[in-house]
Amino acid sequence: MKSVVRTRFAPSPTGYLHIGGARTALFCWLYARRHNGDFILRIEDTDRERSTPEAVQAILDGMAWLELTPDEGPFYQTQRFDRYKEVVQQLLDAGHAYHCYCTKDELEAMRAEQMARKEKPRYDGRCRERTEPREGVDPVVRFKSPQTGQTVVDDQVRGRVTFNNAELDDLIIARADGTPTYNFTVVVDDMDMSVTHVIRGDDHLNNTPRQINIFKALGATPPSYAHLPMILGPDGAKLSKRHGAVSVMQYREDGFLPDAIVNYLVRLGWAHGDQEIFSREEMIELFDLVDVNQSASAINPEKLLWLNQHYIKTTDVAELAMELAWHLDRQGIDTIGGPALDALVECQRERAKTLKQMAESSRFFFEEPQEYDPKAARKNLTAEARPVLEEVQSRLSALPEWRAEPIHEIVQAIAAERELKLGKVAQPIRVAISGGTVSPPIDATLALLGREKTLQRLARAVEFCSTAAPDA
RNA sequence: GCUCCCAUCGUCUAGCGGUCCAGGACGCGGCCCUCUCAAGGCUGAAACACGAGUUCGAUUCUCGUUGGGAGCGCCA
Repeated sequence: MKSVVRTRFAPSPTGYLHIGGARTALFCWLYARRHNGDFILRIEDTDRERSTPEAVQAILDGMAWLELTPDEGPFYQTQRFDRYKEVVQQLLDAGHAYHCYCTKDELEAMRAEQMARKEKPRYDGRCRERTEPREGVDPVVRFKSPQTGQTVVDDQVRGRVTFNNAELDDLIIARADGTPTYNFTVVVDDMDMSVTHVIRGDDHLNNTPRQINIFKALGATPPSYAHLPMILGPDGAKLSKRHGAVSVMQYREDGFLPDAIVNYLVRLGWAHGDQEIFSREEMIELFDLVDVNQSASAINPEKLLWLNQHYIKTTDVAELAMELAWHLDRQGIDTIGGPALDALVECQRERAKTLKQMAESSRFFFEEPQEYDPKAARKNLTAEARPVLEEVQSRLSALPEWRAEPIHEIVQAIAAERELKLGKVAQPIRVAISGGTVSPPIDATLALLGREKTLQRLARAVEFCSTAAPDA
């Protein structure tokens, strides 16, 4: 009998999928893939106040974009309320749970007292032995947690962590309105869904002994646990909306490739020797929980940018062209009549850290620049540049074949004949064509732009040169 | 306050008692290449938090200190 690995990612839909959640999902997905197991997506939406359908969609979108496809799910906890009720009753019948009639005010007072005594605030179990209901109070159901002994978590990344049961109190498993709570639904679901490995953020480590005890009360075997260290913002502070906790989809807006994000994320808290670049296949083959770090790690935006650039340089052109089209469209650039996107990508891929940037710096291929960058014009579109541009114009218009190579030859010949450095010829052309001082190599740029537009823009620049004030 | 977790260059990390005056990557500096911007090549600066042990020998093991973090809800 082979044991099948089953992992799950269980976000609560109270906001978008952020980078920390994405990393957790990635590790769950990798572990399942690595062991030919199943990766389950479960939406923990028992808090009906804060859960929204928009957030559910955002999580689904984020995972789809990163290509972290679940094998099962999404399952929704709100659709399993009958099952939870059944298990609550089972626990009640077995004497593992009881009704508690304490009011919120009473509980608050109790906590305040404990804090004053410098004790850890916890429920003291005062309703454990109560047999009579209390008038006018809808009871909650509490789990009867063991009061002596220890609970051991054999964590796959933390090692053995021991908790004294005396530290654990009787947690609420069903609210006064009958709805179940987190620590309980997690256990029922992990049990029902035969989850074998719970891989999650280490903010859950302290919950684990409680969950293990519920498993035991249910007569079930707890899964194996792995608690991942947190991800911090670039400044080393906790991830928050202000820092880098932006939605995964925001990274798409910003011009990142999903492969770059995934590669970046896999190296946050995990390493395989000195290797930095991992294809999905490689990470699946190499990933293991024993190689996961125990300490939190900060996001490094520069390194992410570097990885993104790497993927821009190496990803299949057609794929990049599609993503570039998306960004061009976002920036309101009409690509009709412009150069082929494949060729454009080929030309721009070595000088863009993001696709958003690439789209921005490619605008001039589709639209004539509104005006020249003043500084660039002052330096390059001078009276001295005018005859040069005129010659470029006339020789280019006579060029039989509009390709980069002959264009390059002409530019070079003009520079040589006039005893000018190449830059003295290329740079004025660049400003004439792009409006600024930055573009791909001038021959490739002109080839891509096409003869008609090139000559048009050169003519306009020649005119500009004659009106230009003499260099002061 | 109590419980739990963590600690190697600025950042991500390698290291699983000697191979480490600590290796790689991002970023940063310098040089080369160069029609701009890049890309690329070479190169430089940069870390074992501190203190006790254990050991012939600790970055690696133990304890403590300090410093971070998480949890302590009828949130998840």
